[in-house]
Amino acid sequence: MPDGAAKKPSRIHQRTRHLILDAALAVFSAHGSRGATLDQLAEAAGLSKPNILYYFSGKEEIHVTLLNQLMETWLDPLEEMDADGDPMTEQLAYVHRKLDMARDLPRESRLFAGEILQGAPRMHPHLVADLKPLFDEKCGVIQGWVDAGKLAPIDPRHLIFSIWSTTQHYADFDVQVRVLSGDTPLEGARRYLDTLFRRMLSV
Amino acid sequence: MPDGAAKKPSRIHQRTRHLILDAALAVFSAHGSRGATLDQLAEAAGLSKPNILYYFSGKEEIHVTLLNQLMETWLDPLEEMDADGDPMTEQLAYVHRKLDMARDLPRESRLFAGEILQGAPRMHPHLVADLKPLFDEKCGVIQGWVDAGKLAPIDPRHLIFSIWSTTQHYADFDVQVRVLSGDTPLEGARRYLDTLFRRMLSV
DNA sequence: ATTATCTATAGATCTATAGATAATGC
DNA sequence: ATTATCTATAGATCTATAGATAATGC
Repeated sequence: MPDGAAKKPSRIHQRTRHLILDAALAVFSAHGSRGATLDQLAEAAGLSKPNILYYFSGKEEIHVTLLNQLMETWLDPLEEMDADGDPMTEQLAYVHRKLDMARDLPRESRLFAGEILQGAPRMHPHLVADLKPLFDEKCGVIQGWVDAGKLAPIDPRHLIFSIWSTTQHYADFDVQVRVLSGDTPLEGARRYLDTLFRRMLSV
Repeated sequence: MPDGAAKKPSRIHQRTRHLILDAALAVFSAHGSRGATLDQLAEAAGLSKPNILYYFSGKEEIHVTLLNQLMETWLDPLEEMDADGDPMTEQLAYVHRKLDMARDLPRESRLFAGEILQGAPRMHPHLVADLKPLFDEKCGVIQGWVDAGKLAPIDPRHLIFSIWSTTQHYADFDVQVRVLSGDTPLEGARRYLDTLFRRMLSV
C-alpha cells in the first residue's frame, strides 16, 4: 500500500460500525456513560464483546464517536434559521423543528442531555468551538429583528435557551411527561409552544 | 429495649448521616447513579468506605434515600401555588420560586434530572403516587382561572411543563449556559422568564 | 491472504465484608 | 457495653486481550 493511502473500509466493516453505534446510542442514552457496559453493547448489537473492540478501541471511543456525530445533527436546525426570512415565521419554524427532533430523535436528545448534565466532560471543546459561534451569529440575527421592530424586545440568548428547554423537555423528561399527562402529548405541546412563542414575540 | 421501641439515633450518628448524604448529593449529581463510586463518596465525606457502609446498607440505599428526600423538596414550590391568590401573581411567583431553586439547589436539580432522564427507575412510583395528584390538582386550579377569564386560554399541563423546563434548564444545562452567555445569567433569565409568562398568560 | 468473528480468561475496578481498634455514653 | 471507625481483603463486575477459527475478497 502506497504511503499515506487510507485503507478503504469494507462494506461489512461500515455496516457493522453502524450497527454498533446504533446499539450504543440506545445503551448510552438509557444508562449513561458509566452505566453502559460492553456486555449491554454486545447484547444490543448482537455481537461478541471482542468483536466490538475490533471496531473501536474501547467503550470511551464509542461514546466519543457518538457525541461527535451528534454535535452536527444538533446544530442543523439552528443553522437553518434564515436571516432573510420573516422573523416570526423563522422563530416558530425553529420551535417546530426542535419539537420534531424531540419526537424523532429522543435517544440523541437524552444522550446530549446526559453529557451536559455531567458537565460536558467530552463535549466542552465542541460547545466552545462549534456551538458558541453559531449561537452568537443567530443571536445577532434575532437582535437585528428586534432592533428593526419586527419582534418584541427580548434577550435573544434567553429566547434560544427557552426554545431548547421547552422542546427537549418532551424527550428528556419523557417518563415524567407520560406519567402526568396520560397520553403522548406532542400534539398539545406543539399547539402550546406555538402559542407561547407567538405571544412572546408579537410586536 | 421494649418491643417496638425505635432505637434513638445518637447525635454523632445523625451528623455523620447528613455528612454522607451531602457528599453523596455532590457525587451522584456530578457522576450519575452508576458513575458514582464508594471511593468518591468516602473521599468526599472524609470517611472510610466501611464506615459509610456502617450507616447505609450500600450505594443503592444512599441513592434512594437522597431521591426520596428530594421528592418533598421538589413538590414544595408547586404546593404553595394558592387557588385563592391572584392568578397572574401566583404564576409568576411560581416561576420565581423555581428559578430560585435552580440557583440555590443545582445539585438537587441535576440529581432529579438524571433520574428522570434514565427513565425514573427509582422514582417512578413516587411520580405516580405523589407528583401526579398534586399536578392534577394544580392543573385544575389553573384551568379554573382560565375558565373564569383571569388567565389567557392555555393547556395547564403544558404551562407547568414549560415553567419546569425553562427554569431547571439553568441548573441542568449550566455548563452550556455558561459557555454561551459568558457571565452567570440568572438576572437576565429572571427578567426574560417573567416577560415570557406574563405575555403568555395576559388576558 | 486479509478481514471478521468467536471462546476463554487475564487484569482492573468496584462493592461489600471480616476482624480489630478507638471513641462515646451509661 | 455500645457505637463508631479503621485496615486489609474477599468476591463480584467490568474492560480488554490472547489465541484460535470462520468468512470474505483477490
